Amino acid sequence: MQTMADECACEVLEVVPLVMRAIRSEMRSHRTPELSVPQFRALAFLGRHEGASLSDVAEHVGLTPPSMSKMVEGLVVRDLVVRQVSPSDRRRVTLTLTARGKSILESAHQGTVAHLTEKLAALSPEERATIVQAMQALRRAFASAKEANTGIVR
Amino acid sequence: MQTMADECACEVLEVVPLVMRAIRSEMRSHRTPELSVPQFRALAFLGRHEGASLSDVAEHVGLTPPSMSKMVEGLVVRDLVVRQVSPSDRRRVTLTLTARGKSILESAHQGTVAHLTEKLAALSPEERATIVQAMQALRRAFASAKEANTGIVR
DNA sequence: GATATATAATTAGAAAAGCTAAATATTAGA
DNA sequence: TCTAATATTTAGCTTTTCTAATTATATATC
Repeated sequence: MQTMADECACEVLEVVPLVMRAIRSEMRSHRTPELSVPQFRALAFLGRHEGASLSDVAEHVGLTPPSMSKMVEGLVVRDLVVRQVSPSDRRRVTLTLTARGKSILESAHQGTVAHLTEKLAALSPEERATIVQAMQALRRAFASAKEANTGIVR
Repeated sequence: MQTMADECACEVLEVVPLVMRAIRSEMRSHRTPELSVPQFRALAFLGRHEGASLSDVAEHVGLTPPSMSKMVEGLVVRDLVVRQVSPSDRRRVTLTLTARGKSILESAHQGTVAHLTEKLAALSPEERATIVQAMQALRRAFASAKEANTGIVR
C-alpha cells in the first residue's frame, strides 16, 4: 500500500518541522535552563546512559565529534557535565551529569513539556491518545536505523 | 486530564527531534536539490501559495523577516524564486517559484518522502493510519497559535 | 618487540544561518 | 499635510556547525 505510506510520509514531512519549531521557540524563551535542542538532547542521553563516551553522544545527537567536543566543553564549563578519561581506554572520554546538570535537565524538560501540554490541551483526549500511539510507532520506525540517523551522512 | 496531556507531550518531545534528524540527514545526503529544511519549507509554502509576500513566508517558516530576506536572496540568485514588487502595495515583495524552483522542490520532496516512506514501511497500515490522524491533530494544535509559532519569541 | 595503522578526542579555522537594531520606502490615518 | 505604521532590506554580530589537521593511545603486523 504505497500510496498510504506516501500520504503518511507527506504528513510527517509537513507537521514534524512545525512542531520542532515550537519546541525550539519554547526552549529559547526559557531563560532559566538556557539549553539548545542539541544540548538538551545530549543531557537527556547522558541521563539515560551514565558514562557514555563523547562519540556515543555525538552519534546519538547527530553531530560530528569536533562539534560535540565543543558542546561538551561548554557543558563542562557550566558545570552540567563531568568529563573523565576512561581508565580502560585512555583515548576515550567518559561523560556524566553533575547534580546541577540533572537539575537543569529536569527543569528544561518540565518547562518544555508544560508548553507542549498547553498546546495539546486544545485537542480532545482521543486525539491525544492517537498522538501517543503514533509517537510510539514513529519511534520504532526511526530509532533503530543506525546508519541513517547518525546525522553524519557525507 | 493533565497526566494524559503530559504523557503525550513527553512522547512528542522525544520522538519529534528524532524524526526531524532523519529528515535533515536525508535532505543533506541528497546532493541534487541541496536545500536546507527551512529553504524546503519556504519553497513548499510558495508552491501552495503563489505570490505570497516575504513576511507570509517568514511567518510560515518561523524566521524573522531579515532572515527570510537573506534566504530569499539566495533562492533568487539560484533561480528558484522570482521576487517582484507588488503593484497594489509597493512595500510588499511578491514571491513565486520559477520553473527550476518547482522542479527542485518536486525532486527534494520526492526524495525525502521516499526516504520516510521506506522507514514507515516497517509499520503496519493501521499504525500509519494512526500517524496520519496524529499529524493532522498536531497540525491543528501547533499551526494556529499565532504568537507562539512565529519563531519570533523574545 | 618495533613499527605501522587505526581510533578517540581536540584544536584551528572557516562557513552557514539565525538574530537585533537601524535604515529605507511606502501606505494609512489624524 | 504631517505623523505613525508597515514591509523589506542592510549591517553587524553571535552561535553553531563543519572540515582538516593534530595529539594521544591502542591494536595489529612483521
